[in-house]
Amino acid sequence: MTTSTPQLPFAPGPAGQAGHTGTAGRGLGRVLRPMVKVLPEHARAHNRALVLQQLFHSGPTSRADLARATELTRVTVSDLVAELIVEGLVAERGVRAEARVGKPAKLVGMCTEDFQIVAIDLADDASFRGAVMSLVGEVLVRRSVAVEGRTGADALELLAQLAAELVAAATRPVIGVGIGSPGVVDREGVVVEAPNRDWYGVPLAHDLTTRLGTPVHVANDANTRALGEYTYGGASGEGLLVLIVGQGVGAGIVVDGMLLKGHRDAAGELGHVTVVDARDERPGDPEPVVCACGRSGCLETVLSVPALRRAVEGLAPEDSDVVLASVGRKLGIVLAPVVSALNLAEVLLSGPSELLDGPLREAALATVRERTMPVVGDQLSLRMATLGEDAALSGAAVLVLSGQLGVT
Amino acid sequence: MTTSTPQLPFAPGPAGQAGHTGTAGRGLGRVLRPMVKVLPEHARAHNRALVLQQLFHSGPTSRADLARATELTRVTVSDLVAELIVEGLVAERGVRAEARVGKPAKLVGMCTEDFQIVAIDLADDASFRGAVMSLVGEVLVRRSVAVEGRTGADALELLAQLAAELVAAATRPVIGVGIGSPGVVDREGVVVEAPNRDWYGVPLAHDLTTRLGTPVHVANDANTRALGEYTYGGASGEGLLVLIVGQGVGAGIVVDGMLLKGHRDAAGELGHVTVVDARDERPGDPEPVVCACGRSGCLETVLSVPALRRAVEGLAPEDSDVVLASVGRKLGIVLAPVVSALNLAEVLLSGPSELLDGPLREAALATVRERTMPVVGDQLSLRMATLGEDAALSGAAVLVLSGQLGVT
DNA sequence: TGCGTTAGTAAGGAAGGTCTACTAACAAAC
DNA sequence: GTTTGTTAGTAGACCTTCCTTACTAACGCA
Repeated sequence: MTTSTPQLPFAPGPAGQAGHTGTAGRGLGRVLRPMVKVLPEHARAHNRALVLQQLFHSGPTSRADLARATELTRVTVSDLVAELIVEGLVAERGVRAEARVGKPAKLVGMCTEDFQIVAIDLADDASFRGAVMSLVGEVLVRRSVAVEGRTGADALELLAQLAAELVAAATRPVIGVGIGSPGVVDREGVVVEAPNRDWYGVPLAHDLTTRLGTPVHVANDANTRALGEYTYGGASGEGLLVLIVGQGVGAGIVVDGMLLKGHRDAAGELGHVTVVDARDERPGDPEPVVCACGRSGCLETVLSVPALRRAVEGLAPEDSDVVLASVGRKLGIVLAPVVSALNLAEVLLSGPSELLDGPLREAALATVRERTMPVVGDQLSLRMATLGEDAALSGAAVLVLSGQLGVT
Repeated sequence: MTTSTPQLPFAPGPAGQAGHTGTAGRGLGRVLRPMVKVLPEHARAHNRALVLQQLFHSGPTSRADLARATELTRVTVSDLVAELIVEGLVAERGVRAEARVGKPAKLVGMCTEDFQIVAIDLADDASFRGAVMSLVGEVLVRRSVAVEGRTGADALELLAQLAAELVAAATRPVIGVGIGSPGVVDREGVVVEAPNRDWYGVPLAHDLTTRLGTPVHVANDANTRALGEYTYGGASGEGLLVLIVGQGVGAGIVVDGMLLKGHRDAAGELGHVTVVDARDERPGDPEPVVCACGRSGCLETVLSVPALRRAVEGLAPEDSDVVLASVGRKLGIVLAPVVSALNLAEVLLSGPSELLDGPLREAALATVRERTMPVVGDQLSLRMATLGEDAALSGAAVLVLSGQLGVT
């Protein structure tokens, strides 16, 4: 590809899309993606993370294979690996078993046994659940504390204690602490608002980092769960929405390889979209339930776990199926525009499967398919999440892996 | 912030989120955002684009100010500027007028007059519209050709001729050609499918690049328009959806500073979401219109320009207002879940304002507000797009600026 | 006239990655 | 048993990129 007259530059290359803060354009138009300067040392950090990532996902590998996978030279890979070995993150793992031509390869592998992660899930109103986890996502130690109505600073103190206990309970150095919190959490780990805990503008990540002496990463709990499902749940496609059905309803969305945050960091708030229309009411219908948000007809008023349990309570299986299917249809109506707009490949339901994984799921899928164009709907998969209760913990661990090691 | 025992690394820094193709994880979990190696030269290209971007958006600036804005040193900026001057992209613009202490600053500015861009909009079924544009988005020469039913290779040939003519009509060297095409367009500029043109898997960007000898960038027309509105339309917020109402209905979405592509690159296909429910029908309602996609009740059957014109034809103003408001409500019902899920800040309507910018828009906004939680809906702005017919051309120009110069 | 301030450049150095060339260690063919 | 070809890993020279430090030029102000 040769260009004309004056030697015009090509596209900015791999580093062209980096950064997240900085220079705001004033004069002419606006900046699509704010940029930050990149130094050679940043490139180095990037390449180091690349090697580590390869090692993490593919297990022990020879330096030569790493070079082929990363497209760096063997020399550079050796250098990076040496650095990682000095840091204790990587170690030699003997020679490759298979007999091949040439000098036998010395495998190097990530020291997944030598470090641990602390993960905490604050989604439950009644208790804080935490765990010490291995780098590969296994839960090693569980611990939870009853909240007993604590809010504000008291709840913070309780959380800090739980985190400290878990860090102490770890049998290996802790890389970091990951926390999934309800409410709106910004990119810096500040809990902008979490009404249930009475937290407003709490710089959770920063405060706990200084208090624990260990890096702390915080994200919204639905996003955390989505991250867990995306990373460990065997999601196949590129566009993924994880719908969390619990006390309320929330969602985390991964599109184009990244977690959506949204303007004001409140992406995924699907619980308070209206689904029950006044005009839909038929004579004899139950009165529309008033939602916690003050309005009525919200998705949460029919799809949350309490609402579902109340709706099917004491009903015969057939009747309960009808009720669940009706809720599924409402869900489908809400999902259809989202699935279309984002061209999603998968929607996962996370919550009690005895309620969700039957007529409700089937009706929701059928409704989405009915209401979207075939090329969108037919390729959609709508199924149960695979990770259950520990999705949030896994996701919190991913937060740390990604934030501290650059491994995703 | 000191970390414990072994010297653990910090987050990967500015370059941590780069790249788009490469290594797929196999073993443990999956990669959130595939990474590519970064070399010093890529860092250089990035920093060069950073300087250029600053110059583009802020107009003529001194090297010292550029250094402050980019956080690079004066030395580095001088070096980069020298390179840009050699390439002819930047030139000295005399000294700064204001009298200040110290040595007077020599301003350097981008040579926005010395290069041009060719932009082409294929959205219209009947004709291909193109223009030679300045780097700041002004249309200098317009040219359009009637399609006259041509499809497939014939339509391609027509497009190539138009592009070549426009390149020839430019009075300055052409940086690149930007094209907004209907249908699904992937990241490489391949038109995956565009039924109206009978294009399937046409590598438009690549073919035209070789044919014209000038870099060609192609994107979906709705995305292109969204890009234009985002860059030149004075959009304020971070989450933006531009709804294009024309022969059909489509949308382009900018969230978290990037244009959404979606799994299969079909994000934004809102035209074929069902909005007219069978059970909504009242006695006397008109028969639901069968859509081009074969189903019925699609948004497109009520919101497209032909549908709207047909609906208000011959009606008294009051009656037509009622009809338009009714369509607006349907639009609001579709938008509410999308606005909530993505936490959008703005929705822009692009199309004939005599139809859209009245009861329709007002009803849509009111409906979205009714059906979303206050924190989402109250901050939403739903207004007319400002760029009109030329939005697609502007967006195509942005495609080129971004692709060739790294300027957005 | 002298002093402090600001703009821009020159020279040297540190860090990163590549290329080329080398050694080590093996399988398979002779 | 030796030779040949292949693969793994390392050493050294080189290029690029940016930084730091030190300098000159040009101004306002006292």
